[in-house]
Amino acid sequence: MPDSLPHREEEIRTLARILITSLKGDTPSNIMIYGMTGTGKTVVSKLLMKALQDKSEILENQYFSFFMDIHSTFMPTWLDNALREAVSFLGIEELFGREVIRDIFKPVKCIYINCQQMDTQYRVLTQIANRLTPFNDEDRLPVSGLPMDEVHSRLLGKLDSSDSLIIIILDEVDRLVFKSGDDVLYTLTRINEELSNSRVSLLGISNNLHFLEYLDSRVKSSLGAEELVFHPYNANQLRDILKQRSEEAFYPEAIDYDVISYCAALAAQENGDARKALDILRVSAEMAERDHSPKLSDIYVRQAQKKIEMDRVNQVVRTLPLQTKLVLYSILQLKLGGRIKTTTKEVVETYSNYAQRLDLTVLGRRQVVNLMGELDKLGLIQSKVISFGRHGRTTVVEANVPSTEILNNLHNGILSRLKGIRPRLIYNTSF
DNA sequence: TATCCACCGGAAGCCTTGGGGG
DNA sequence: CCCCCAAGGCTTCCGGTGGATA
Ligand SMILES: Nc1ncnc2c1ncn2[C@@H]1O[C@H](COP(=O)(O)OP(=O)(O)O)[C@@H](O)[C@H]1O
Repeated sequence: MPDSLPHREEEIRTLARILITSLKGDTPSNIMIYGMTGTGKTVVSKLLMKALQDKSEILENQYFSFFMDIHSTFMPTWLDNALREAVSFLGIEELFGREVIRDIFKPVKCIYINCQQMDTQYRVLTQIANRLTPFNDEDRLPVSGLPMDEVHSRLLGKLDSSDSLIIIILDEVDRLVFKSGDDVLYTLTRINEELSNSRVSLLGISNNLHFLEYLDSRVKSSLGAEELVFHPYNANQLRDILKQRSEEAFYPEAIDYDVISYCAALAAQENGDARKALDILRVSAEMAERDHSPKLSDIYVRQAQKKIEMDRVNQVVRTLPLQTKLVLYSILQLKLGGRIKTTTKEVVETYSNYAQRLDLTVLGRRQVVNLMGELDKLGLIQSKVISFGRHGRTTVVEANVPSTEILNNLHNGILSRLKGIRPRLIYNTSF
């Protein structure tokens, strides 16, 4: 976690003002944060949670009446100042009257859930429960097996017995909803009604700005009580971030200002993604070092950008489920055979052919289309529906990755048996 | 301008997998 | 040991549709 987060001061201030009330026993409103990847949603949220927990721990041990008396040991001063600013903005310097302290104050606990991995109701709820349970405790919830009502009541027990204010971060919550529906969110937004000792407050993070519109209206108003958008960084902001981070981490003297600016400019084009910017800089530095190059030049930066993208694609391809691999394989073979663009029908036929040769179950048209949808989401192919008027409609597909290289990658394992088998090109429609 | 092709893609339901509890 | 249940992978069913053509 970086020491500071340039160009997120405003967002941090806003969040601090909402969340700081947790220190005087209130339950902060639920919050939704939106923004593209790499706009700092996760770091900012995690950092604030850490700060709150830190303050809360001190408060828990010492029961100060005034916020200004709480001095944390490790917290960076800028962050401490942000919290203090929020406190004075809200005029809540005096946290508690002496007598009521023990009645009102609840320790703040934060739970971070990445919904990309925890993408079912069962997993999310058990994960929350288990974060409140010691690792070797015997009543941790199992990864599967229990009926949901059992999970639900055990979760309630865990929450209530922790006797605290629990802030749950649901990162990539849009993925969870698109995959498993909003039932979990419904449960979580209403869970306070079933608790007597504890309170739950939610912080959702979404890439999709219109995420709330997919929700049940009751969930919508609760989860979206406070909304905040993290806008993409521009090139100048990215440059500041890179500068700040490279001073912390890399080899300061070897990186000159032009290279940083260049990385920033490239990443600015990619939706202002700070992660991308940092990756490009880091990888190009590694490449230059490997070459014993005294200077980190633009050439390395461009190479790094290519390498990062290629690594990502190869990684994704390698971890694809078998049938999905075979569908991609078919599309790439068609491309190699001259079909830059092809159609669903042709893909399905080629695929079936290959699947038969491999003695795999041959999936039907519908499922192949689903798998093509997956490939599209992953950015490996591009598909779009076009109409031939009287002659019906179809989806035209185009591979988005270099065929030879990716085919090579796919030629591991079972698919290697398909080496050298060309697809048959039957249709001669042109687009 | 109404038709109608040939496929799209949502919804629901089926079957299987795998762990838990009684 | 048997039955319960969530989830994943897949099929079945079917209403929907953009636009060239009659
Ligand atoms: N303002 C910033 N200053 C320094 N580093 C940042 C800043 N914003 C993002 N980063 C870094 O960029 C990367 C991606 O940020 P992250 O919070 O994961 O983005 P998001 O959650 O929006 O996709 C992280 O490594 C983070 O440390």
